[in-house]
Amino acid sequence: MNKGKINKKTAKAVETKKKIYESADQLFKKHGFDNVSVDSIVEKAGVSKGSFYVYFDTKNDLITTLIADTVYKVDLDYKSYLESFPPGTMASDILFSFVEKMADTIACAIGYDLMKMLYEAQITRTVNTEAVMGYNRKLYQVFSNIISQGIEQGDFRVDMSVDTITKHCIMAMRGLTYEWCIRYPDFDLKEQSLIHYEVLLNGIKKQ
Amino acid sequence: MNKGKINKKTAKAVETKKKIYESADQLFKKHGFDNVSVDSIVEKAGVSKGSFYVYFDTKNDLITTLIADTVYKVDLDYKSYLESFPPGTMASDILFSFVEKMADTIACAIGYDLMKMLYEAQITRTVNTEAVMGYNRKLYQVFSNIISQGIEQGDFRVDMSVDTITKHCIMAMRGLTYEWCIRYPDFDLKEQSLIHYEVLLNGIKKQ
DNA sequence: ATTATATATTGACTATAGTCAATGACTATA
DNA sequence: TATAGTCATTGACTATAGTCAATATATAAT
Repeated sequence: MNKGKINKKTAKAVETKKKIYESADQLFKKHGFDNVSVDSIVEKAGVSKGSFYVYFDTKNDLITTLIADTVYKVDLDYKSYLESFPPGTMASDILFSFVEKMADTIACAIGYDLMKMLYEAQITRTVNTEAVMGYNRKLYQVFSNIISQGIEQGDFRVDMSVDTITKHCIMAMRGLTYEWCIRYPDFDLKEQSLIHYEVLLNGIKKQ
Repeated sequence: MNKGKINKKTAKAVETKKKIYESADQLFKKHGFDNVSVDSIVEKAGVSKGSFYVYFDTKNDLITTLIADTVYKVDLDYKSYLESFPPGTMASDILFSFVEKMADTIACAIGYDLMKMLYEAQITRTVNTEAVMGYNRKLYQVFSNIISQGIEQGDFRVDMSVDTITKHCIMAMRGLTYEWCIRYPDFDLKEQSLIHYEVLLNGIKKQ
């Protein structure tokens, strides 16, 4: 049989996966991740439990798919945000605005529940979170551009590679986000991120 | 009835909890956290499942108790390590040694499995992890001492409070540890920690 | 000693994630 | 059209975390 062909059978399979995905999305938004069982998802979708596990390895897999989709959109948004700065803007200024933008996105646009699920999934490794933590994620490119610019402008130190600085900057944001999650709601992500990056930037700048 | 009185009844209760704790500890060390069920713990301990849930809120609670005990010992070790430096040692030198010490402790003495469980427990909040993340943890005091020393020596900036610098330094270590967990074994905790703190320290020092 | 009270213990029960052999539906081939 | 092969689908099943009303046992009060 031909592979990847679109026919009644494959179309139905795609439809089934879509039904599960969308039912889950609706239920999650309505009741929160912790209050939605796989049974309730498949019931709403009108399919069997077995089907669920054909299309998703685990419940977390489905959630992480939802997150990866969100992350993809977020990164596109980040990219266009970065491109909106006029050429010649100081990299350090861009970095601060960008950190603020990220903190807003994480805390408001994505929200605590989703971030918590993601950070849990990353640590338990019940599912592949390459789309979020992989070094090929668009975010690394976006950050890398800012750092390169800072070096070109003669503002940032040159004894560390762009790649290294980028990875450590993103790791710091991840650390801030983790701290935000474990201390929620007693941790102001934006405020603390700005303080933290002020120190970090200070350490990245030429003395 | 008197409260907190030691008698046959309370002694037996203490004994039961201890049996559960020790059976779990042995099984975890032998098979790893993920391969030990509550049923197997209570079977080994020779008590009922109901008893388990009298003494521990959840399975994670038991694990976190194990971790908190480890953390307590670790912090004592940190404290004595710090005190072993001769007076007058530069705070920045102490900080580097200390970061190296922490990385070693986390990666070797505690190990990936335990750290992973802890970081998962912190994020899921299925259990109280105050002993590890609370600002009254001894580690904060230990770090705080280093920072104070750096300020007194005129080496560290004075436009940030000791408390703020301390919290951000520990958050950075937590961020590094989280990154280590999610990228394990492809992330050298000690190496990356030293790079990261070099930048951070640079940002904390007076210009 | 008897009774009342407090509390330690139990194990059957529920809830829910995840499995898998069997079945059904569609497609390609002759 | 008949048949074989492929793949989507099913739902009963297992595994395991966590619950709770009932019971057993020790202690306090009379």
